[in-house]
Amino acid sequence: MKAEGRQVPAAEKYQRILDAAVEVIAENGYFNSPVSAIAAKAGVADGTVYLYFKSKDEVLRTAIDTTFARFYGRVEEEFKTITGPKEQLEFIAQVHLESHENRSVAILMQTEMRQSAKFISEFSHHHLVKYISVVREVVRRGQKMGIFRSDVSDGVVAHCLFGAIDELLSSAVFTGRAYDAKATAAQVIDVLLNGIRSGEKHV
Amino acid sequence: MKAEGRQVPAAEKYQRILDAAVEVIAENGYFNSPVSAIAAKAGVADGTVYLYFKSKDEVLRTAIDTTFARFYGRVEEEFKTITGPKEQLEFIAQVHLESHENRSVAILMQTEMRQSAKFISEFSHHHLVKYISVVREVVRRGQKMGIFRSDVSDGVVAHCLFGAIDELLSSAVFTGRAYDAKATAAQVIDVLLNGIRSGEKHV
Amino acid sequence: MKAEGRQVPAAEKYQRILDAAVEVIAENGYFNSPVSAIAAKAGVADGTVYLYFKSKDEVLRTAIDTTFARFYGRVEEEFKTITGPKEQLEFIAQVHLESHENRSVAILMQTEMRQSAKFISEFSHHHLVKYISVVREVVRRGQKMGIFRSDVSDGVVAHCLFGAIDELLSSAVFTGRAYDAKATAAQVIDVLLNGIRSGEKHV
Amino acid sequence: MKAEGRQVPAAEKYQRILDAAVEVIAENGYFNSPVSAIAAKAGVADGTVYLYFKSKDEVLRTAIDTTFARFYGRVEEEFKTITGPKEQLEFIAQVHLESHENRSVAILMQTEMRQSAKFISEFSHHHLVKYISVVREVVRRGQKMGIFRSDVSDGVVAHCLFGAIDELLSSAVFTGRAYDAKATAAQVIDVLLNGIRSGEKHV
DNA sequence: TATGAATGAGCCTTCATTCAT
DNA sequence: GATGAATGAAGGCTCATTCAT
Repeated sequence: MKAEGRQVPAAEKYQRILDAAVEVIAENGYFNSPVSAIAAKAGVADGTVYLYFKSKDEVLRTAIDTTFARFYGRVEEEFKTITGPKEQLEFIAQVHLESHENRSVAILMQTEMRQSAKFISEFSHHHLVKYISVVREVVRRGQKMGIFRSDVSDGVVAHCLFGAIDELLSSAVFTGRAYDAKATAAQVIDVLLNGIRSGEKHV
Repeated sequence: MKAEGRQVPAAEKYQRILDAAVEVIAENGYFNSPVSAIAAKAGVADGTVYLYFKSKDEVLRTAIDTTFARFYGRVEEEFKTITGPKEQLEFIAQVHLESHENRSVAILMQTEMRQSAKFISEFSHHHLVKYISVVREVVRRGQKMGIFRSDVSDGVVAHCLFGAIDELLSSAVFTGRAYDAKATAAQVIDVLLNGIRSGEKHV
Repeated sequence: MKAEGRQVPAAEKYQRILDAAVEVIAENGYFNSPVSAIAAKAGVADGTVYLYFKSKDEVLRTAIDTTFARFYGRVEEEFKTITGPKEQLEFIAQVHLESHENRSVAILMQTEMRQSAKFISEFSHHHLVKYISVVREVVRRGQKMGIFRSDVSDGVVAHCLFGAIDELLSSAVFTGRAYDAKATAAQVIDVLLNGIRSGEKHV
Repeated sequence: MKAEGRQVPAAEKYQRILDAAVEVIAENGYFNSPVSAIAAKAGVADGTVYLYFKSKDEVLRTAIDTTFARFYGRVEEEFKTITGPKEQLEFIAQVHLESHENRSVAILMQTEMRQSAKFISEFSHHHLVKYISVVREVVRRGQKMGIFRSDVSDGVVAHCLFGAIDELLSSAVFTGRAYDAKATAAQVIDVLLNGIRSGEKHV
């Protein structure tokens, strides 16, 4: 960004600050994370943070934006080769669940994104909306193809899927439990597709 | 200041502070809600808040505790008459979804409960764990009774249900959408029980 | 203002802060006067300043406003009994020159009122304009009465008078010289009225 | 960065920084003018400023010194040919009033020169003292020659003249009014020499 | 010389909490 | 119990100055 081809590229410092912010905020929450703590963890002076970010807010926003960008990047990329609705849902679930691998990032997404502080809630809701709309589209395609029931709202289904995965992720993150993202994704999709009612339907 | 008639009973002041806190915090977030604002909305002096609560934190904690207590109260009460696993799940979903009726409380639960990692893991998560465990029990009973499939983890199912409902609620709260709690609960349970896979094609 | 009839009336603290501010700012300039220094000199905590003033800016503005209000108060009062244009100019000059009696206030008026910092310059210019307009009116009356020459601009005369007095005051303040306000005022008015050209005119 | 042709001669850069400082400071005030803003307007790097000036303070001091030097240069030069006291006063007034032609410089002189008491007493006042002493000398010569009244203090007269002109200048600068320096100077000197008392009535 | 990234001291302001009344 | 004035610690942010290149 402000990077010149110096010995230590500025971009590296930018990333260091971002990483430090994620860690510190994940640990203490946004409002309990002084810029000084972030700077210290990043190994830079307090003022340096402001060479790379306009404000403390912007650091948080950037961290969240980046995470979502990465998420959507992976999804878009893979959707070129995975085209079946069921497989696509499975892939989304899997990538979503994989985000627990970086615990700090995962915590950040589970907590700070849901602040009610206006600036955050309005901005992060926007990301959620996009996520949901991606899932809805997949669901609708599945309905048109006759793979999914058409008598349930695609919106409800999308929220159910997102909520289910997110809750699993959240729970795992906060209890420290580990899991196999792919396998868990498969379970969730199994429940979503087939339901938990025993008997007739699964002969 | 606003000395109305005789002295207001203490208990009422306690509740007024709590209600004011919920509203103010829902609007601005915990860290952007000065005690003075809460006191003002409650119609008491700043110092009075400290006669009823040890700290600002405690006000928030109490609000959340109270909400959960009410929730579990309703559930326990009803479970005396509703005994079918499916019906119980439906009832939990419905009560959970009904909490959007008090918008401030709903916002509070969707946001401030998800504070920093520390706050969550040390306090809020405890409530979620209880919620999940209640659902798990119902699921297990259903599995033993042969109503629910036994080849899916009750934990996964519980998280799926909680997450799905919570996400629907959350989305409705932030978009301001209204819905029929009972009908929506039925839909969610339908999806959960029967899945979205189209019957004809996959018999 | 926010004063209650307490033991130490709040109004007293308000004044103490204002006085301390005037002294500290006169000594070091507005931008070299931390609020902490003002608070310390007033014998209150830093935060207390903000119970009485919205901002550091407001302290300065209030000090200047108050000084001018006092000035205009005295002038208006006296103009009820002093009605001759010459005598009125002499009185204005005298009151203006007397302001050196409180050295800190005088310094403040000579320095901070002329900041180019936007917020100050726009606000203080307003005071100057009023001063000038008062003098102009007196001059115009004198001209209509035939006491003053009508072939010189009242505006120029007013600025000359204000500037002359202000400069004398300023010089005295910064060199620490003392003077007799009434006598000096008389001299200035003498020069203004009669000029310094020797001879014919003063037979 | 903006490496234009060969290296720019150092002296030119020095002047560019000085000019930029005057403009920026005139616009925002000394304390609201970051060195970075001055450097930017001068088209040099922040650090470069410190190759030409020891500190930000020195830039301001130098700008003021330079302006006064230019002023005294013109006065001294012209005093070789203009020798009549009245004409000399008129010339000083005129040159002083002409300084409004460069608005930024004029603002700087009207505002930043009147910084804190310290700044004034230790630096700026020195310039004013010299100005006043030049005028006093002229007045004294006029008194000795019998052109000016001897019963008024030369100091008072000098301050009156300086103050009057300075106030006219100041007012014009801040209201954005333009005027003819020579004609205005003549008016001021007319008032100073002849006074405003109406001739007919007071012979 | 020139650069501009980096530093870190310092300041305005907020606000949870206390306590004299 | 109730009040609200007072406190003072803490934090976000700015910016003069330095220094490695």
